[in-house]
Amino acid sequence: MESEKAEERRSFIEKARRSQIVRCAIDAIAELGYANASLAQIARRAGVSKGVISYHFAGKEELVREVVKEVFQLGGEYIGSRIRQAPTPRAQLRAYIESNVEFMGVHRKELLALVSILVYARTKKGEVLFGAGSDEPILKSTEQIFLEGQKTGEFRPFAPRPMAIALRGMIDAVPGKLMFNPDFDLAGYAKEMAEFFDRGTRAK
Amino acid sequence: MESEKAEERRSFIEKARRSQIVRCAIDAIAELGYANASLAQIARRAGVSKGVISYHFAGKEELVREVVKEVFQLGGEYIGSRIRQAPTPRAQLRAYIESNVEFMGVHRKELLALVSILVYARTKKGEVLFGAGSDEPILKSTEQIFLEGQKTGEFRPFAPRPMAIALRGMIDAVPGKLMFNPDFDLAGYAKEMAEFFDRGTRAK
Amino acid sequence: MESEKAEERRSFIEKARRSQIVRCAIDAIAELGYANASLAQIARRAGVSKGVISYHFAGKEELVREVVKEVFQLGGEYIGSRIRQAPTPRAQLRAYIESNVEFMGVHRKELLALVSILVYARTKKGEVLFGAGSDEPILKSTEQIFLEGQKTGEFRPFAPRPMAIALRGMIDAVPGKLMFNPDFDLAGYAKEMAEFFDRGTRAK
Amino acid sequence: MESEKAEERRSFIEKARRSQIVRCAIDAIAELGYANASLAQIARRAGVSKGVISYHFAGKEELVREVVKEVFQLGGEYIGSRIRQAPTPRAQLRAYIESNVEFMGVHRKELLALVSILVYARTKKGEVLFGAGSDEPILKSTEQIFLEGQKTGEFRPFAPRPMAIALRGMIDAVPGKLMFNPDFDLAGYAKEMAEFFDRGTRAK
DNA sequence: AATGAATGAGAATTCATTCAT
DNA sequence: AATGAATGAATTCTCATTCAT
Repeated sequence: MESEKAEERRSFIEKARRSQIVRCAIDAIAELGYANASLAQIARRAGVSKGVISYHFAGKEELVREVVKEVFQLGGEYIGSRIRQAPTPRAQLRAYIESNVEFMGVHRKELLALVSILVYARTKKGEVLFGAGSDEPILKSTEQIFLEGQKTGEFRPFAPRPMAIALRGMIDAVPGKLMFNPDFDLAGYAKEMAEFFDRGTRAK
Repeated sequence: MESEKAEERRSFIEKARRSQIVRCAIDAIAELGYANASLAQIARRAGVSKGVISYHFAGKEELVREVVKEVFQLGGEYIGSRIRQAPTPRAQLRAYIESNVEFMGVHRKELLALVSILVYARTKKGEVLFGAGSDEPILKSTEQIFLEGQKTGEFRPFAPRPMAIALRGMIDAVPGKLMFNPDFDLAGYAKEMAEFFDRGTRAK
Repeated sequence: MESEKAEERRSFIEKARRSQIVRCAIDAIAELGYANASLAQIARRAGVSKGVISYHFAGKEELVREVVKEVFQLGGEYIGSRIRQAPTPRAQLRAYIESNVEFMGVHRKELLALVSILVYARTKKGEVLFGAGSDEPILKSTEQIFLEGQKTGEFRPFAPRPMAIALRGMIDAVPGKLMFNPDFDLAGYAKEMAEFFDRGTRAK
Repeated sequence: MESEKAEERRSFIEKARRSQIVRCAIDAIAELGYANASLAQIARRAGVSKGVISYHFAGKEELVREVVKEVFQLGGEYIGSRIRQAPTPRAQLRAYIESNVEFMGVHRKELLALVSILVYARTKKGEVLFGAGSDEPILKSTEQIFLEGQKTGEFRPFAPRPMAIALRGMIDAVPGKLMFNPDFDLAGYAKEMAEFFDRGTRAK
């Protein structure tokens, strides 16, 4: 991962180019799948030559990391703000589920690209690019909600980590469904899940 | 997809080779990811020349389809038998969850390979190889359990499809966790989930 | 080229197999072109395994040579008998042209295969398989006709070799035409050519 | 076939490389035959890596089409200018024959390559690359000469198409002869043919 | 800051041939 | 006499990357 400094050193133009390329990478990966999203494809979409990408990114790996970073950030902001508005852990859980699913509806492409990268991307040597820790911050923050709810007595006693994993899995099922069925009823899914989790976790 | 006849026509030796290659393909895909699992890698693992794979499979696509078929079959048998032993829908739900997670513990490699293929594999033209319908049969069968349980009154009224999708997502979260943390507490996860789903779906 | 002895030593069954394979090779080459006529294709058409071809022929090269030999022989007999029936060189020339074109109508496949091989076939090192001498016997025999006609005074004086080459080229133009236009008017072509050569070569 | 625009868009360097590669392809095909003229061989002759060819041409097919285009153009200019200088159809016929044979003497390699491609080249599916229409323009233009000569009364009445085909066949016989006998007497052949066609086609 | 050109490694696939059975 | 299995070399093509301009 590149340092903060590296990021600040960049000129405005350079930032714009990087950002443009990242967006085009997202488009390409979402549409063609990670494997077929060659630098040539990404460059074509950006209307620049392949060399430009190499110029702005140390390699494909850095570009992909940037994509992941961007999507995580986007999601983090969207969902985080919604959670902060919720008064109680129980309400936060509901907000988390609803905003997550909403976000996936709004940023379908980004999510498709993300999933494709997370499951697939590897270094040339075959090592996973985004492993263990990728969703750790996310899991941690939902665990936190669970723990607080258990402290307040809103939630029944249960192991927070498995529940966090399950919640994540339940949400990550959405992009795949959206991909093959663009009319997938997101609102309905969110509503059912919120209700379901409420029943599955509440104290009484 | 190849016909039943094609399968029966095969000699013993051919079946053995195909099966061996499929196993090595699973190894390679699980370890290196679908993208890096080239025919050369698979052949190396099988201790044969690349040509052997071409001799026994029409192309990489056929091989990959065979892998998917095999893993689905394996899982279907394992889990199916466990469900059939359960007397009531509620017990079936628990059996489904527990056997699924167990299966993933036993066949880690197979599951990793499967997920990598399902999310990633595309034709040369970019079309997904295993799309919409891949998990449809699975979803259908869990929906069936839900419907019956609602008829008997064991389950509360809820939309079966979203619940089936959520259940699937919750289970599919496991291979990823296992990959980076081989000590992931499968039994604990299964127990929590069974309890969780029971609470989230039961009538009272 | 294999010796006469080698041919006689063969059993009846072996001769039949060889002949069958040669016929299937002709089919395959005519239909798919020399390049796409792999041993696998030829074996498939013959309903035998690839190994059989290797068993009966020392290599692809020998098979191809056999094809050429067979077609030349077939043509030689057909055309030779027609020429022998003609009383004068002038009539022989006409018989040669007409029977040649006729033969091509009857044995389209064989001719297509032959042309494909003659122009295309090479050893692995890139040396032509059928070079200089391939049509030498044919040219020689037409030259002979020209010479005799000039002796009898039927033909005007002209260099026999260029005329023989031209005649051959004129005839060899037919398979290509037939290939893309199966309704090509062979009889009309033969008639015009006979008349044309008569005028172009006769004494007066 | 690529558009005029595509051609004009190319930079000077690119045109030079393409042209160089085309020339090396001609060399390779003429020398090794179409089948053995792999991209590797062509690249080796050009002193560049295989990738360069892929960079400049969409595929082997485009390269081969370019070769054919180039040779046809070369020949068309050479021969066309000679025909245009001839005053009467009879003189045009003579000019056509002589310039054609001359051209073949000067561009032996090109012609050998062309013939090899025309007879042999197929798509991967086995369809001929240059079929029916390849020599149609050529045939049409000679037919035109015949028709005009018949109108002026210089030529006797005969079917123009068979005569055009014969003429073509007679000329196409040359490269094969040249290949195995570099000393083949081109001028003699041209002279005999001109005389022969004159006699065979003239009115009286 | 960007481009076009080139590279070289590696991908899947095809094929003639060999060989034990 | 025939087969099925296997090989290994060769083929076309793709792609991330490098580099001079």
